Formats: sequence, structure tokens, C-alpha cells
Amino acid sequence: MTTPKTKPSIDTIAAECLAVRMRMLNRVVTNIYDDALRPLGLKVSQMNILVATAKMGMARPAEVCHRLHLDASTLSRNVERMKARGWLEVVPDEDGRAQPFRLTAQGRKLLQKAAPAWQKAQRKARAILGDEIAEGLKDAIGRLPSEGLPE
Amino acid sequence: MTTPKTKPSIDTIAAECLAVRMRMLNRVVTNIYDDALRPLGLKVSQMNILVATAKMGMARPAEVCHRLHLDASTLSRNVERMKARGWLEVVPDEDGRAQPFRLTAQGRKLLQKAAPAWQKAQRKARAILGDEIAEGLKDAIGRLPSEGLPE
DNA sequence: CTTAGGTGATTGTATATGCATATTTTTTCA
DNA sequence: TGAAAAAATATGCATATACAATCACCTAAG
Repeated sequence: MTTPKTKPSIDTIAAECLAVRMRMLNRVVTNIYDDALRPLGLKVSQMNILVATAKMGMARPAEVCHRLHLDASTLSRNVERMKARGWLEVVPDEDGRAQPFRLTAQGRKLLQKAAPAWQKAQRKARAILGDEIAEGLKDAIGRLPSEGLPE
Repeated sequence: MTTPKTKPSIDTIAAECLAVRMRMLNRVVTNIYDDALRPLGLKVSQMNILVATAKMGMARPAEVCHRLHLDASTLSRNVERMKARGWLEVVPDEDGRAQPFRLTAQGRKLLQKAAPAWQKAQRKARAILGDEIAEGLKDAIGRLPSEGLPE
């Protein structure tokens, strides 16, 4: 029923496209968090990396990318900006290729200061998404194919 | 229960942040569609605009922005690229400020050619998101606050 | 009519994102 | 050991996104 033999019409695409829905809600939700975090000079994309880093202690870029389903080049640039702001610092590693990083004291302080703003945004987002979707998204993330496997 | 008086801990943020979930799934889903559409030289962001334009016939930028919850400056730049590729064309309007646009014949043909690739991506996305979330996202979009209202 | 606002869209600037490619370092294996 | 393959990051390039400021045009107040 969702996979008819006939080529989908433009009307069908308009009515059912999941990318339209995801991307639209992503814009709305991202803007809610960005608005709340703006007084702190922080964007939600950056906060996400700070949180992941805090959880990991010592973060290897490749592992962060894997966890967040983020391209390595994207993370590289984001970390670059966050190092420049003094929120992250690289720590030396035996493997000369690695560039593991961790929170600075300043980065950790920023994250703690951002918690109330995050909570306000989280409430607004939950009001829009509802509890069911909020949980459903978590389940969907659990179903995500592991990185690096073909097709 | 979702709004305790105490400041949320980093662990709480990491475990519950809806922006993390939305943004992660948005990256995954966007990549699925972009991969499917790549042979056509089309990105899903652009296809979304083509579809909306096709549905509207004559599209006024402000109305497209309203429907897609997209910033006017974002749309302006996207339309610019799509005009350059010959997929959209501006039509004259009495009001000298307006810049309404519509599909070109080429744009419509591209959209039709893209339908099978869209369908493949749509199946993959639905396999990850599941039917419940797919419908839930539509409901959430229905709950979105109308543009321009404060708070 | 003339100007003060308002409306619709674009431009300047910054970040986020991903693909393709390059760079550096480590591993493997012949 | 010495070169090829693999791994971890970084760079070049293009697009997407949004806020702030601007530009162009219309409209209403006088």
C-alpha cells in the first residue's frame, strides 16, 4: 500500500514525503533551542557536541561522529570553532594521527550555565512534538543501521 | 515530571534532549534522500521546494516560507540557485516588490524523473522511522504555532 | 503631493553539513 | 625492511540555514 507499482505523483510526494516533515520539524526545533541559547552565545549544534564530549571525557573525533551520525569533516570544523572559543582542547595521544579532545573548564562552566535555557527549550519542543514522538524518535535512533555497513 | 525544579544535569540533557534526536535523525534521513537523488543532480532540500512550487502553481516567496517554516533569506538563496539551473522562473507581477516564481518545463520534467528515486528513499526512511513516527510527525506539524505570533 | 511606515525580498555575515580529496601516521605483509 | 594498504583527520568546495541590515516598492496620513 505504501509501495505501488506506479510512479508516485507530485501530489503523493507532497503529501507523504518524510524528508519534508523531518526537515521542517528539525528547523522549528533547532530554532527553539537556538533562540533559548542565544544569550549564551551558544548554538544547539555546539551544545550537542559539548554534551557528547562531557559524557565521553576524552573524545575521539571518529567516535563522536559515529555516535552522532555526523560526517567527520563537519565535526572537524565545529570542533575547530569551539577550540577557538576556548570550550574544547586537544590532548596529546600516542597515535600521531589521533586528535582526541575534551572539555576545558570554561566549556564545562558554559554547559552548566546553559542548562536552564536548555530546559525551557526542551519544554517547548516537547509541547510541539508530544511525548509519543519524543519516545518514538529514541526508538528510531536505536534502529539506525550501524555506520560503515554497505547498503 | 518533565519539569523538575532542579537544574538539569549534563546526564539528563544527554539522555533526553529532543534536539539531539531530531537533528541526528534529520541528518540520517536527509542523507538517504540526497543519496537517492544524487544521480539527478538534485538535493532533497531543492526537491522540497520544487514540490511545493508545483503544488502552488504560482509561488510567492513569503507563502512558501510560511508553509515550509523556512527563513526568507534561505529560500531566496535556494531559489537563486534553482533559477540558475533552469528549474524555476520568475513571473512578472503588478506589485513591484513581489518576485513570484513557478516551475519551468525543465523543472517539472526533473521532478517527474526524480519520482522513482524519491520512492526508494521514502521506503528506506519509513523503515527507519516506522509508520507511527511518520504519522506522528504529520500531527506535530499540524500543532505548529502559526508564524508571526509572539511566544 | 509628499513623506512616514509598512511590506516583500535580497544581501552581508556566520555556522552547519556532507562529498571528494589530500595529508599524516600507523599497520600489514611480501 | 620497505612499500602498499588502511586509518584518522583535515581541506577544498558547494549547499543549507538563519539573523541583522538593507533595498525597493507600496500605502496611508497629513
